[in-house]
Amino acid sequence: MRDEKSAGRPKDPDRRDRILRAARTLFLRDGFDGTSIEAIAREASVSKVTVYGHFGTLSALLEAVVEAEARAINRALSAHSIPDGPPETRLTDFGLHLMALLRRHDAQDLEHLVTARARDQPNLAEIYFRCGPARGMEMIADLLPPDLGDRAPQAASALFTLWSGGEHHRAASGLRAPLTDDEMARHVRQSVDIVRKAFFTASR
Amino acid sequence: MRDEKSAGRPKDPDRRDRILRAARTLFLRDGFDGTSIEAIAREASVSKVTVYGHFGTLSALLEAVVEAEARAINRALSAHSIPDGPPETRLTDFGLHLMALLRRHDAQDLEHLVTARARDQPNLAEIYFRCGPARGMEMIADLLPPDLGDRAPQAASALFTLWSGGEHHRAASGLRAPLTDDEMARHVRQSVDIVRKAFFTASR
DNA sequence: CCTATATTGAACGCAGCCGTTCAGGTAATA
DNA sequence: TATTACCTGAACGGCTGCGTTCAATATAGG
Repeated sequence: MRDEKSAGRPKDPDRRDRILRAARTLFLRDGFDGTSIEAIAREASVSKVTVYGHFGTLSALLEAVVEAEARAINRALSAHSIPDGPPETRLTDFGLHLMALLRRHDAQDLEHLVTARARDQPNLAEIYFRCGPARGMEMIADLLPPDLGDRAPQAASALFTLWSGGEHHRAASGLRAPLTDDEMARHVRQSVDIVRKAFFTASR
Repeated sequence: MRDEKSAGRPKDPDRRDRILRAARTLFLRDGFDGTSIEAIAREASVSKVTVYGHFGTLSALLEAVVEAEARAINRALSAHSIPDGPPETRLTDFGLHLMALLRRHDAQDLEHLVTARARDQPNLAEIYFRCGPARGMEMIADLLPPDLGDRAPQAASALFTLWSGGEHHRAASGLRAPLTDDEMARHVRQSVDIVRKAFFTASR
């Protein structure tokens, strides 16, 4: 079922790749509405008909882009092993890695793309959320002290919100300059500290 | 200077109002790129030339809409007087009022409009941020215990982030159904509790 | 070699919005 | 009343993207 070879010339995977990359570039630069299939075809050095052949819809292209990006981030996230130690240390380590990763992948702008399309493309929002924030909170929950019980999801949600909220407000305020590595590290640490004081029993 | 009456027929303020309301409706429903001046003119039952006469640009219209909305929210926020009591009670009261207000004004969607345009219209982002999040954090800071010192801004930022983060993630995940009043109240209270445990010295 | 499919470049008609112009009617001020 | 500016409806040329079609060429498997 999986690799049914139909007769005739197969679709060129390299072209497919170029189209995806072009779509990613243009979506991030010009937004969904600002991006046309014709522009993507130009950017990918491919004919318009080919784009229609591989995807068929701008929405389908966006979906493919978001899914690919979510997979890539998750892969990188799983590859990173966290050294042993107390929860606050491990959480900080994870947070630093997560924030750096999200920045490298323009996660902020990807999220804007998704939220902008959430009304017309709810499945897209679902893909993003499942592989994005939801997955992140799961991984946080795994690093929390085991004695939190049913308060673990709440703590994970709070920490994730604090971590990502800073960048979010910066973007909303039009400040495009990213945080320094130092500022980011401090922010990650402070957020962990808030959650520690609010939720951890032993080290209060 | 302010009310210089130039001769001739003055611009009809009612028409201006209809245009603004139509713009707000369409911007929220279809986004910035999905909204055209012609559509706004239709929706406002006004000729296209009149829209150009009153505003001239789609960006100017968006700016006017956002500014009007920010003013309206701030007016309502100032009108609400908070009963005396301990900081956690006053913060909760303020939070409940704030969240209800933001929902009623579709603040979530307005913010999406702003962030989407932040790159091309940085002044818009500034208007929004100054009258929006920044103003909110100031008001929070005023309700915090006075002994926080230089940690007050940090606490205010954390609380604001926690409050608005929940709705934000719901929107990002495509869940359009709003929180129940009860769920919202619990969320506001829990966020206050986190900040209290993390920052307040006396009641720790 | 044969066949089925991909790919290309070009063109198609259609639709929407842009920003402006014009003539003709309207309403406020001096 | 005369003046001045507003408002309307319609039209303008131009642009861009849509989604499809066509003939010509290229490239895989059988």
